[in-house]
Amino acid sequence: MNSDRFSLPIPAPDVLSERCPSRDVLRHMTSRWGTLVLIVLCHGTHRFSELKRNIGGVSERMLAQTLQQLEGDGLVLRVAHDVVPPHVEYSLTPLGQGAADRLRELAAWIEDNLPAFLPAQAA
Amino acid sequence: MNSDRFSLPIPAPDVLSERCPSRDVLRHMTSRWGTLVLIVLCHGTHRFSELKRNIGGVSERMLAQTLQQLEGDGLVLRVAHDVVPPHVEYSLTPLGQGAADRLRELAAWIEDNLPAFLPAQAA
DNA sequence: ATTCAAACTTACAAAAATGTAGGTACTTCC
DNA sequence: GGAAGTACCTACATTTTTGTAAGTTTGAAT
Repeated sequence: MNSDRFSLPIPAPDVLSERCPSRDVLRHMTSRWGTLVLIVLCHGTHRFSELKRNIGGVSERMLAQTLQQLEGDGLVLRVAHDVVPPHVEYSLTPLGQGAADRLRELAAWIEDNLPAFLPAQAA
Repeated sequence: MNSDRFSLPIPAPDVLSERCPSRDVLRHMTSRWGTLVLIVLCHGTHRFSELKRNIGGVSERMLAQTLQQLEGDGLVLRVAHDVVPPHVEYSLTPLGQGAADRLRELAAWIEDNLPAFLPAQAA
């Protein structure tokens, strides 16, 4: 019902409005490395070093930072086994799975249509 | 057949590999304002000032720059009527339509699932 | 004559993202 | 003993992105 004596009306989520929290979620999911991490994790659980190998060009610093952000958003689950050398596994939460599915579709579409982009890339 | 005497093998498009051009396309489409511009243009042709009004928080500078980038990628079509004051219309190319559809789905998914993110946002 | 509007552009400044290099802890292998 | 592997963190420098404010052009409205 969203309106007792004390509550203000909550506007519907809308990425087009500046202050909507959905904007932040969108930015995290579409961040340079965030998108790629989520796509890789679609294929199942991975360790830090595996992610680094799979995602061409990512630095350790950026990978660690991105993973923390995604974990903070509840998209990625981090499980550390307390052994030496360290062994940490990253996977998608159910929420992350939903996010990653959409991103995978986007990436797949780009890959499928890449020829259509190439003429433009030339310029 | 992709291999006469002079051609090098062209690897399949893959956003995970550093040098694949699909990476650049992905970055443009998922740029801060690029995503939002494409989403708005889903609803049809718009003028510069309309886009600015519809996309909360965008500056003229960023909007102009983003539109040029999307036009350069062949996603957006710019039509200028030579009158004064200027009248310019932006719309999606067929390619842009495909791109925008995927982004709209992503945005819609985020908006629909925003409640699931809010606990995480608190921290 | 002044103001206004459109769709930009430009210069400059500030903020954010990213990269590089190095360090840590501990264990196992050579 | 020394090297390698794991999953990071930290300081620092550089690059990229973004914002702000101002200027441009031309005709029409006041």
